Amino acid sequence: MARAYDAVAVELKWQERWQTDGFYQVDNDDPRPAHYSLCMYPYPSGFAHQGHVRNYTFGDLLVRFRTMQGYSVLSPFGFDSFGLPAENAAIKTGTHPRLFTEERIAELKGSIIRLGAVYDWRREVRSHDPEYIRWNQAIFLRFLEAGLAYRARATVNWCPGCQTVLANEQVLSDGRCERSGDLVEKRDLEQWFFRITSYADELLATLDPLEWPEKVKTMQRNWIGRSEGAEFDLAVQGADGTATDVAIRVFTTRPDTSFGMTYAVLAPEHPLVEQITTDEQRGAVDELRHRVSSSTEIERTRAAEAGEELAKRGAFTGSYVLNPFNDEPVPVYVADYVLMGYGTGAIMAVPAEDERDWAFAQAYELPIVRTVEPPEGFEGGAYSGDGEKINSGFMNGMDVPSAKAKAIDWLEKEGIGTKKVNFRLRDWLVSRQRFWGCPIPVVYCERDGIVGVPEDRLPVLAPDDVEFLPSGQSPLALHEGFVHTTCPLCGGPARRETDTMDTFVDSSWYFLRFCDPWFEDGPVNPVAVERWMPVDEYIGGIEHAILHLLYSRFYLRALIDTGLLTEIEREPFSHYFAQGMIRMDGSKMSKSKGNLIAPSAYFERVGADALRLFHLSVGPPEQDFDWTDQTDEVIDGCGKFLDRVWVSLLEAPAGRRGPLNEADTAMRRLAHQTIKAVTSEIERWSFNTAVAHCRELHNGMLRYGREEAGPHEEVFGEAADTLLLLLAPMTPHVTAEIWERRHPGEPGLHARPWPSFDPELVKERSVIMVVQVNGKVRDRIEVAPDIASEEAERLALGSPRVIELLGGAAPRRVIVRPPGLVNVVA
RNA sequence: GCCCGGAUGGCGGAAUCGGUAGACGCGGAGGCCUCAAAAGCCUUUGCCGGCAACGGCGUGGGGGUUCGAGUCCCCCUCCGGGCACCA
Repeated sequence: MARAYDAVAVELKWQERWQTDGFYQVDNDDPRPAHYSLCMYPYPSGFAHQGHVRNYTFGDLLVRFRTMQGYSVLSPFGFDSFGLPAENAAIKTGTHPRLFTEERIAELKGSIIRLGAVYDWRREVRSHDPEYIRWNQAIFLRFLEAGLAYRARATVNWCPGCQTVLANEQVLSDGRCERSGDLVEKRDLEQWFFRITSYADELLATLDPLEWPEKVKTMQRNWIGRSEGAEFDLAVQGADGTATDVAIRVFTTRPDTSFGMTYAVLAPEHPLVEQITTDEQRGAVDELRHRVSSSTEIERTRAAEAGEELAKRGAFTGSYVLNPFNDEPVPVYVADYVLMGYGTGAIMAVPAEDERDWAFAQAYELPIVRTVEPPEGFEGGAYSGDGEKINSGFMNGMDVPSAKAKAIDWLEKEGIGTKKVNFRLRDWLVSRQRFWGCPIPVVYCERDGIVGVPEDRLPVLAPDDVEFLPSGQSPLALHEGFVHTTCPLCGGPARRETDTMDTFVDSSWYFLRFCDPWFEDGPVNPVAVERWMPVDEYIGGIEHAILHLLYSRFYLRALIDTGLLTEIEREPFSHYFAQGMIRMDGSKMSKSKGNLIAPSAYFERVGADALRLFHLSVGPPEQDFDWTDQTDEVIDGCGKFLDRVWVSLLEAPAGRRGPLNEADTAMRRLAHQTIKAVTSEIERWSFNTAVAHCRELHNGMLRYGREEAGPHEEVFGEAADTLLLLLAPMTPHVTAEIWERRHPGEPGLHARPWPSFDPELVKERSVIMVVQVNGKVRDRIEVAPDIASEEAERLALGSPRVIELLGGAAPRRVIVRPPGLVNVVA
């Protein structure tokens, strides 16, 4: 593309200058008011792709905007540098994950600098740095001490061929290992957990006031999944028909429907399955349990469609339990749709009021008893809404909420059960059987059991002399020198923990380390954290809307409660912005899909400014964007716009002086209206319309320049400077260059304060009033902005078009909304 | 399956509150410049009818509320994201 200026040279010049003058480095004692702007630190996947460009363009815009507004803006950068891809690459190529990762960090960092995004690089944090590992481990030990970290058995994906645990991602849709092709099994292993569930109530209750997208808050609420209900016992029926000592504890959110229980279901993993299954049924039950052991949770909760498929997903145990509400025996089934990890792993099934139970009952020909009268004309199966209770003994005639309360009362009075709040949220499984992660700093001693490595011996680092076998097994467990150690307490022989931490652990507190990455007395400096936190603007992909944000919210609270931080605001991110994804051919752009569009070619072709402008203007930042054949032309168009700005501002004729004419005032009005619009649009993240307003201002300037009288020197200058200031955070290089040429020897563009507008000047002198007849636009009348209702109505009824359409009849009604609209109802 | 979004001209999108649908841009058409082209500049561009004035239709589909609905309510279709070991 032929350009009006050398974009590459201009951009490199300014990038060099921003790096050397340290303008965007901030100290913790900076006197300006503090502002913390943060993009989620990325996993280093190599040269940037358009998703990165989009993210850092938004972030950089805000950093520069807030700086111009007078804040000292903390704008740090780091890398989420542990993770599976580096380990896979190591197995494939034999390169150590550190080398692989650091090469990719250098590549990504290069792309980001080339984009013109500015950061305080002195504060760079990388998860795999020994210093970060040290403090990561220190926090783990603190959690262990506080009882927030614990060990328990958990089910994992196990590949018998590779002899290792697999990530869900490594299990193909047919249930086989992506590496060996072996059928993946479920195995129970001892794992480390963080007790996030003890914060479930707080994490839910404090969501409301956050300035986050409503949909993200909803997702978090659903994820935590608080539900109120009851837990109670179902006694297993003995051979003589009476209750035995064995009871199945069930959780239900609908205790009011208990009279409609026609069967009960155990999760296949439930410990009582073995005991209550009769010999005749054992074959079928075992077969089901085997099948379930190789299916995922998503498969298990899928498909309420009755019929053949569903019929294979359950099995009768041969036993019966007694419904305590009516003492009726009901059969006990095992079925995959009941999960051991939720509630008690057992349910009472009420097909009339639960969809999954309904489908199951259909497939197994189990009876269905309604306990809520569905509304008239209801034709579906299960009815879960409110209504009058029927077939429900002492609850008959009540509505659902009162019946619920009554049922719980009754259970408690009878001593069979209790009111119970359940969460869908499970504790956070943090251990990974992998090499490229932060080692869990624990040893196992025969005498002293689980012993944390003392803080002064941290970090526990993985050895470098390891071999990556194509089995996928973590080399840590095979490294004799690493595994065998001594107990810090008794000095006797001990075995090291060879599991590493989930990378979500690393990313749950990096934003706190950024506040003072030099701090040596602990993971986080409470004073620096008090200064900068909470993050004022957090920007990142919607794919992190649940886990990362939830874990970070938990972490900050846990750090405060374990004394590592002072009693500060417990929410880490007061404002979170979820940027949309870039899609190609209908799916998310990602390295694994091989549909990445590298920005480097665009840096050469049109420059970083044009690419930034494209990402800002193409659509709402929160919305997904489809990269198509047309996209290149749009990006070129952004380059052409910058060319026109360059030419029109640097090659403008001198202009006239003296008094202002009408066109001059109109030009000034447009400039000030644009300041007003763009400022509020940046504040509310409407970058695409902010760009459109800048373009309108420029179009207005070109029109103004063609006026017969010619442009006024000062008026044109004011408009030109306004345009540069408004574009400064968006396209920083070219605007800085034009500014320097227009204002040689003066302070640079980005050091200037953000422009303000004259509130008197932005007021329009007249507006177009729309006159409707029966809601259709029939006339437009120019009126004063402060026109009175009576006057507006008089003008509208006087309109020849309105008179014609009314045909002499009096209007039935006139709706007046001055100054914009009058609607005459005929 | 469950949870969360989205759908507006040929295309990306605009329309803080229920009040002119289509800002801004891409593409198209016509013109200027040029020996010619590229680039650049100017005009025009929702669809249908009409010389025009103007009229009709129009925000995925169906229904509703309202003087008035892209916007609010109900139902449906299609597309995308997340689902706990990818990050």
